[in-house]
Amino acid sequence: MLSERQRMILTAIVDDYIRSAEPVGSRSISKRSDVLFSPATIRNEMADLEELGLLEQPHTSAGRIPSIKGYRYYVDHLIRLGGVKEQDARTMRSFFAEKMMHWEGAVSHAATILSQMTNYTSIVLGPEMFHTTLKHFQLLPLNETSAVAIIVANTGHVEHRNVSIPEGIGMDDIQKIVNLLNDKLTGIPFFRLKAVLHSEVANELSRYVDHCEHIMTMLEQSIEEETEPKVYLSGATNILTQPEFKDVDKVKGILDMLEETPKLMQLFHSLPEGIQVRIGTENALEAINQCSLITATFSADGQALGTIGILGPTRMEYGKVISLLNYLSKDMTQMYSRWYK
Amino acid sequence: MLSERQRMILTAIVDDYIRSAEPVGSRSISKRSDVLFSPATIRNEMADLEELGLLEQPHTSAGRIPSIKGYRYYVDHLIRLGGVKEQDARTMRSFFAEKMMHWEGAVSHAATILSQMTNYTSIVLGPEMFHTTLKHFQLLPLNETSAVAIIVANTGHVEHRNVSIPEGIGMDDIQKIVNLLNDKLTGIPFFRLKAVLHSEVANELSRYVDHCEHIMTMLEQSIEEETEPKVYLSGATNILTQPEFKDVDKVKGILDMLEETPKLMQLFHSLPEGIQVRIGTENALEAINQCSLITATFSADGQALGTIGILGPTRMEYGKVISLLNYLSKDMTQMYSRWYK
DNA sequence: CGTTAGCACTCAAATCGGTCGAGTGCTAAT
DNA sequence: ATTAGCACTCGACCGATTTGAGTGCTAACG
Repeated sequence: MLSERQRMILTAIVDDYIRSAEPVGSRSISKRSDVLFSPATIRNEMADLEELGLLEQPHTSAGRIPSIKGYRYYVDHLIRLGGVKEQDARTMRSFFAEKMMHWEGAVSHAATILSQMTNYTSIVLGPEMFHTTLKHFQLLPLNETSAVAIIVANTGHVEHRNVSIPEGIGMDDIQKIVNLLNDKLTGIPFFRLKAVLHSEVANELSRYVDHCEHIMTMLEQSIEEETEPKVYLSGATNILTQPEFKDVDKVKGILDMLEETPKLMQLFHSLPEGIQVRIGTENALEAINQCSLITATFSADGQALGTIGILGPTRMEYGKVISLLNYLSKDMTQMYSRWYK
Repeated sequence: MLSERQRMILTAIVDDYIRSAEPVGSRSISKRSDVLFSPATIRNEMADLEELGLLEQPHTSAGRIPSIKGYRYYVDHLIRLGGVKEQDARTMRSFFAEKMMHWEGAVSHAATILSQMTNYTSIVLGPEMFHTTLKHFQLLPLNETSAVAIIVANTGHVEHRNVSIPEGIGMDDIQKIVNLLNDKLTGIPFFRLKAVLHSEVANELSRYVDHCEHIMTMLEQSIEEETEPKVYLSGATNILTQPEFKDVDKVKGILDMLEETPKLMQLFHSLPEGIQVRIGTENALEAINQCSLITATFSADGQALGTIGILGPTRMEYGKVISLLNYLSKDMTQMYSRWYK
């Protein structure tokens, strides 16, 4: 257990380092108006904090910087969440006012304003269709051999993909099939579509037309892989403004990782609900072992929809970012909940 | 007009510099097996070439590097286009075999393989709907006040957007409207849709239902801004591997520019057909004044569809990239032409 | 006994002078 | 016209020195 003074000194060091990106010395802390001890006293405490693993020294004659463990303690016990800046709050409010209608765009726009407000990189995992249901299914023939399958969700989200039409299927058959599917599948959650397709539709279908198994394959193609959420990225280059990343080689790995959508998906998929803070090596991916990732989930009526996240250096403005994500995720939850009804 | 020897020396310097990224001296050129002159002779020629503005000297005691003008001369007169490497050709062939069906994905995948083959950044401006025609229009009500408009092009390309339904319009009205629109608008090129909507549909519409002007507004909303092509980007971080961009500040501007889709659109929109090479300051955007951009358009039956491009340092492997873009753009044109019929 | 002043010590970063060598331009010989 | 020779230039590199911020330890102080 840390003493009150140790906590205060640790806080001061983390705050200072977050601001300046330079090792913090005992002198500069003792000069703060809220600190009444001499540099020597601070030094003693700093030595203790280092022994506890909360601080580190880049080299003997430098000041201290927080260790991963130090940041962790700071985030868990010391942080005081200042509210959201009035200007940021206004930005977000106008965002919701404006984007109520076009929400496909809303998610990517959320990423944009997040990165602008924080000057870090923002990553948003789009509204999953996982818990949404099918509203309408359509199959539009383009020519004799191929067609576009269009899938509309109850949320207004639309997906489409090209499929090839099995031989021996006529236009009238297709209409029958589409009608049958809309009849049987409307209202079914996406993640159950494939199962229901087999259990309910297959039998019925065989009565109408031949080539049943080919059609089934086509229909499966139409709906599979559509449940994948999308990843939106913004401000990827903000990392370049951070002094600890002025070396190109360090940055390369991070930016490469950000270009790989599947990696990001994987990273975000294993996250629990609520606000999560992953500091440095706490992250699963080695590429961002020098970064911190803060994430918040949003949902509608208790159903998880997606995740918004901020990626920055370990020396991140934790307080500000956590407040912001908290605010935005709650508002997004509210917005989507309203849409659901 | 340059002498044969000057042309040979310029070629040698550009080739060497492209390979090594270091100023080329007279000695290293004279050592090449295909050069039979002494360093002193080469030096004299180099001085002349510098006077003509084709070469530059970073400082007095360094070798020469090509100037913008030098690269330009090289690209216009000296370059010899080696064919495409067998491995690259195979990559592209398998790409076409595999991606014939899903071509929404095809364009982004083309960007990916381009950046992988070249180790530069690839930018692809997706198949424009500008010259494509409407295949089918659909309006799916979500609730009483909003609906999803779905637009299918003859290419199989699908766009959708949310619209709000004017008051006093019932389900049956909507069906009538959709039928009318499909009747009148099918086969019309996208860029004429709005005009035809006013000239052909407006009158007819007023006979069916009231609130005609509100509906017109809604329909306009449904189809406008859908003609925008999409930008696909791949290998943005490849620029970081270039020695001339090991300084973060230089790279920041470029990567920032790449994140701004509208800027890229604008950049690509003003490009003429065929293969274009823009070297350094020849580029309109200041952010890429240290880069070269090579672009090639692809089309179908003479109608421009999109542009594929490679962005790299001015010290780019022009020969290789031009061959590659030429090959790929022709194949894409072929592929899309086959699709058209 | 906790706190603090004083001091010797450490070490990265900046500064400086010197050397090295790749490359040039010019001149004179071939 | 070509080339060998040579003096010259200038960035890159190297090592030595200085500087200064910051520490740890000890002894003095209230």
